[in-house]
Amino acid sequence: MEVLQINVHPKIYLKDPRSSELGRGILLEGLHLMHQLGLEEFTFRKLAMHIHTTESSIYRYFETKHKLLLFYESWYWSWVAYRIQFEISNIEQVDERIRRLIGVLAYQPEPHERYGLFAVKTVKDVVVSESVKSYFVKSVDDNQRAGYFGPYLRVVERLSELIEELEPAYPFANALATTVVEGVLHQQHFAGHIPALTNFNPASDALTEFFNQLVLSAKGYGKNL
Amino acid sequence: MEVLQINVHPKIYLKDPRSSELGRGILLEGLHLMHQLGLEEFTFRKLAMHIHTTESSIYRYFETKHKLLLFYESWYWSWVAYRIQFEISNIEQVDERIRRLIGVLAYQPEPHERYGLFAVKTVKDVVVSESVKSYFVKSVDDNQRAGYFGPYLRVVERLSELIEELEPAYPFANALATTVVEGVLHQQHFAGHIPALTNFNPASDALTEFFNQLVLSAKGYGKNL
DNA sequence: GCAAGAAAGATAGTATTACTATTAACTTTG
DNA sequence: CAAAGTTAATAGTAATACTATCTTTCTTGC
Repeated sequence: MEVLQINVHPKIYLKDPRSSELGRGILLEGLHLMHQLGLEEFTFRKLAMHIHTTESSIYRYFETKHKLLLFYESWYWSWVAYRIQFEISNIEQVDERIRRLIGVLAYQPEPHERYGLFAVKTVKDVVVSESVKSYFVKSVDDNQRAGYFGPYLRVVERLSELIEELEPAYPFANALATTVVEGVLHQQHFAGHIPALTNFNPASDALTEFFNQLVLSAKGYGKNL
Repeated sequence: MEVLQINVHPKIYLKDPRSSELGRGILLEGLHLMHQLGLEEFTFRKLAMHIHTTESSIYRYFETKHKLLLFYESWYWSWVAYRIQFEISNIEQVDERIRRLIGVLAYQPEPHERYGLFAVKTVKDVVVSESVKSYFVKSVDDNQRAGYFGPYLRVVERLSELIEELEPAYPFANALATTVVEGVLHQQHFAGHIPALTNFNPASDALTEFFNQLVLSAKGYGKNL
């Protein structure tokens, strides 16, 4: 039995927010506020008011709101990794492993399904709509070097390995893996905001199907050329 | 002979910046500054200093820096649409049309290749790294409704149509089209910043190849199930 | 060549953000 | 119960994202 191991790089916070009441309040209410306001409207001042504390108290836990977002991202990708592990163990067929991995990415949690502190759905929603702001920013290169994207990279790598197992001759495993991981999130975002860009509604099984077929197309690479 | 028609929704600006010296200065120097600073560090104040004018003069052209970004995006996608048109005309095979369309998306302009006011490469760089900030923002829905994404949507639609022509039975043409259009930009971004996520270097032909194969996998849909 | 109107410049001001610093109060725990 | 650690309260700063107003300069049409 695997256990969910949340893998947050310790430099993401100044002081572990899971270690105190206040810290947990920040995480929890921060999530909701970021969810409803979006990263740009979200401020520590507003959060402080919501949980009846002060801005400076929050700053003792996180240097910036972007770091708080990185916390949620790490949490989400750790959760994904855990779920993948769970779904995949004891399955030996690669095809099926891949399908299940994608199923986890596309999975829409029930609104009240919680894991540890958070409602998984809320964390996912925040990640879906805000996470691009972590790696399309001038500081990507620093964050990258600092290893803040660890859990995300591990998921991509996992998929990449499976693709290589599926078809060792396929030369674009990394690219395909990111395309799929990113793609799933984007399609879900579009489903909610720019429906003309997608063929899915947020919770559809067809989404898994679509990306699954895309990955399977790598199979037998080279033979049909 | 097609002519490049830049298609910028008039509500993106308060006053057409192409219509005056100052306006053109804003566009040109704004592009460079946004390119080097990134959207978050970029401010109208800094831009004003660079072109020896005042903040308030710039505000006479654009309400916010996000609108200025939307201008560049519209310009870029208009340019793409134009290049697609050019590359595709007189080609009748769908496969080849698709390959060429993707080729345009993946194309890395020479640093000094300019079109009208701008160096295409700079505009593309800005679009690649900043454009997510236009549609992963709480105001997407408004922008969407306002039609600011017109030129982008038209490119996606173009690809979507070709996919449908390639394989009428394929049910995910829209999703595949966005996955490819987004994917090309993302892979180029990763190539520059998080190389572990991709298999390409920024100007590689393999990038076109990769996405081309992905699209072609839609061919014969259903038959091999 | 000049008057009317448009465009640009100069200056000022506001509310808010993203912080930092300092000190005082309150809670643990040893 | 004292010391150490946590949090709260208050204050302050430089910068951002605007808005407003007024003056100067530039155009152009008669």
